[in-house]
Amino acid sequence: MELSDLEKIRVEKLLKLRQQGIEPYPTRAHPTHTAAQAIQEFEAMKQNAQNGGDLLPVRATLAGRIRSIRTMGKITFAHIEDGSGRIQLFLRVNELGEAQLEFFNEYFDLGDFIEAEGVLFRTRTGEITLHVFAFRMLAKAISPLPAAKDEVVDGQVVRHAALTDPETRYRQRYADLAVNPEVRDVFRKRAAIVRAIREFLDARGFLEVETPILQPIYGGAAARPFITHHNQLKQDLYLRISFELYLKRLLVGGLERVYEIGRDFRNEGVSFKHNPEFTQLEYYWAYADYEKVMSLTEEMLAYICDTVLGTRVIQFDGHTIDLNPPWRRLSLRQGLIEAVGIDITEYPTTESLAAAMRARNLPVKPDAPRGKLIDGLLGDYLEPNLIQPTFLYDYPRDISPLAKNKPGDPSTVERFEGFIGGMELCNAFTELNDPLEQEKRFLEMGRAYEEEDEERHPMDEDYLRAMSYGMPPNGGFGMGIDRLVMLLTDRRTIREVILFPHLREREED
RNA sequence: GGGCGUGUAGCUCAAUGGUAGAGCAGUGGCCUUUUAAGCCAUUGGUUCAGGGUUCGAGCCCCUGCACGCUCACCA
Repeated sequence: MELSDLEKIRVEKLLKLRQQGIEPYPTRAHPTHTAAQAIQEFEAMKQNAQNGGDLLPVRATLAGRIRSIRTMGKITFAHIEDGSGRIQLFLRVNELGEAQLEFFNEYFDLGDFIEAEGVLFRTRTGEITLHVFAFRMLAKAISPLPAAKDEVVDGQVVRHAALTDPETRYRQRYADLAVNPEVRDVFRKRAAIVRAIREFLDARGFLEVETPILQPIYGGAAARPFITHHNQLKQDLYLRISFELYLKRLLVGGLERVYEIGRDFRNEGVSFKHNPEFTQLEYYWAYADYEKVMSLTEEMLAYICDTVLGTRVIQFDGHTIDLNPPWRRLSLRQGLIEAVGIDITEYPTTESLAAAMRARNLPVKPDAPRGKLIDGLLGDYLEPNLIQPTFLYDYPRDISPLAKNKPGDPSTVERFEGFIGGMELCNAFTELNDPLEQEKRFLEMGRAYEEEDEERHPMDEDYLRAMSYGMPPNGGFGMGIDRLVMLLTDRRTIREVILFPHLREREED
């Protein structure tokens, strides 16, 4: 470890502490309160006194990281921070003696963890503060944290010289979290969102399960997989790209409502809304269809908003978005008529659709099948404008090999995607449960992608066997948790809601 | 993968091709209810890396690396 001058000074302090028989990394800490609890208890005591009760001193031992030090001769003020927030320390020569105060000034730096025992009081400026009688080093920090000073002006937090460089923030997330409290809030909120999803589904009889991440055959989505290898079995394995095919096997087995929250891996480009590994929710619901799933989606999002945010009206990327049910429901056909003026039912073949697109000066990707063209139109001209919650429903069959046909319309399947803030958030369908039809679809997909090879759905014979035992009709649902967290925390990139987002490996320097 | 941009002190940022700077942090002082404390003094640099042009490069040119934006890709 290469040390800077600043770090060398701190290491010297550390060594001097040890020479004096003081352990700079003691094994145990004994806080009696968090910062927030201490403040709360002090205010409660004041309240009690106002109501005629006795005014007793409130003692507390606090533990936290030193965030500021202001030395003024015979007194020193400092702020410490723990998980509950910040609180001020007041160290005075009267109580501590000159030697102890000098010891603090000499050996304690910003970023160190300290334990301080004392009595709470209110300073002249009105701040509830711990008047310290004794203190102890809990952990010496050698490296200075990236400076982040903030002040509160008229209730607004004004940040000075905060750590902002995105690369440092993501590579050293620990430092980012340590100095940027709002980053911690994002991940607390993320945890609350996931918890709310579990509560919601558990309450409705869904069973949380875990299925393989290492899979001999990948499937359930159109994406390129990561490949890995099991040495002893001498077997190539894929990191899953979705949970779908395993979860639906469970419906065959009589687990009628199942869900999984976990990581998917897709070996594709990264962008503001794509990370190579991302967290997905999928559920499958026997005897339901895509309309029931749509309604449950509205309910679930409303529940998450109520639980986590306390409001169903959110701000995202400068938009005010209303998540109250019901959401707008728009058929993909109607949506495209409005967006590009093309009624896809009038162009049932790839050739005719491509011609219609060219006639409107829309770019046509060569060799794309009809479904891909439609999907492209959707992504380019429709999705960016779907700011308010919108269900787009009824998708082309040829890009939806696991979804069930719409009765009476062989080219369309019962599938919907939910969009919010111009982003696809979820994807769901009435699941195909006809094993012979499913086999046909797999074969069709195999043909369509024969040349590209990478995105095609490999035939999963075991999945077909499962289905051939009889799979109840069901509705399935998938949602990107990361994107949901983006929406609910108003973060514009997926990297802001993933603790350790994937970054290119840095050359050793 | 393409285009555009960025990379300078621990952090945030300056510097016309001509001696690399400021604020904060650090270090040494003064100061007993302060709060971005203040005041005085002071340390700190492989200017992302490697080449090139030039009397002279943080700045111009080339190559590479990383990050950001964007396009492509992507359920």
